[in-house]
Amino acid sequence: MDENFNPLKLENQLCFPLYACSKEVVRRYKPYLDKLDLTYTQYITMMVMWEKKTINVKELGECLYLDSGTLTPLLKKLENKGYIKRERSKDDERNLIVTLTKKGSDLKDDAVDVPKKMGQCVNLSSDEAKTLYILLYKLLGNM
Amino acid sequence: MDENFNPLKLENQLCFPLYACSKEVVRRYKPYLDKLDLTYTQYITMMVMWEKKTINVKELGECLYLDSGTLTPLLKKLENKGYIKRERSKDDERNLIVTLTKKGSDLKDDAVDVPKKMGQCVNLSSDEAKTLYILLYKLLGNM
DNA sequence: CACAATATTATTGTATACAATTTGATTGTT
DNA sequence: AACAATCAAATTGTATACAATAATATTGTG
Repeated sequence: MDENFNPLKLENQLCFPLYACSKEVVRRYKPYLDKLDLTYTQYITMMVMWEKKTINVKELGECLYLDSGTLTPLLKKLENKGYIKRERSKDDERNLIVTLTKKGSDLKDDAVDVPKKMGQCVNLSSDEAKTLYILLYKLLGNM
Repeated sequence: MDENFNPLKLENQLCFPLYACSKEVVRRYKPYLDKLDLTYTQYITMMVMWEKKTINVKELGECLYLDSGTLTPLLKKLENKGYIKRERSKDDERNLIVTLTKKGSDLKDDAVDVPKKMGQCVNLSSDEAKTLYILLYKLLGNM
């Protein structure tokens, strides 16, 4: 290791570009998501709903790496917008079941162009994007 | 492209592992930073301060990709802990100059092991970490 | 069955983030 | 000098995040 290597210099951290990139990417989504009246977190939540149709809060939290402290208020907002329904499971009243509504399902048609538009401003080659994707999931997997 | 490729599936996004990874890494820092009574954002702010000793809020924001809405309250907290001093520039009173204090400088000795400890739980090979680093900065650069 | 242990969601408290606006200082132009 | 334009930081408002705790329901065990 270089004698002069400073482990506490910002530019020598891996965490920092990760943190900064994540924020910048989310910020780039904003103009597109504003049109759908969704925040980024609401958007990824809707992605799970479009795929699963029905899911409980615990499983949703596992998909999104979020806990009930974040999800409870967020799901109430999505319910107010009419995109989902929240109701207790009759089998086990501890579980809150989230269900996609017709309006929520319809929203998918408006969202379908968002990933392509975002892809255009990312500006990585397809190989680079793939490598990045794999490394991020690897990192995520062993944390 | 695969006929069945679903652009709105969470696992087909590059943004999501970025977002999730960033959060998980920050969460991993918590036990180490708790001992220093720093949050992650305060920690990276201190990294800039250890390097620069003196900087104004605008430049600090450029280093950290943060604006005054985030930095103003954060810097007040760091000042309350005694790690920095905040004072208006005499040359141009619009500028607020942040200066590292003795106590803030001493904190660096306690923080010096944090990057190594974090590196151990990242579990990527040195090549992988380097590739990830380069790709993240490339992405950050063209956003 | 009683009741401790566990599980799930909600709530509370603290700390970001960031867009939009405001406040106050400085600069540029007439 | 007057004053519009610009700049830097602070403030306001909204939405996360997440640890810690509380509230409620269910399960496991004697």
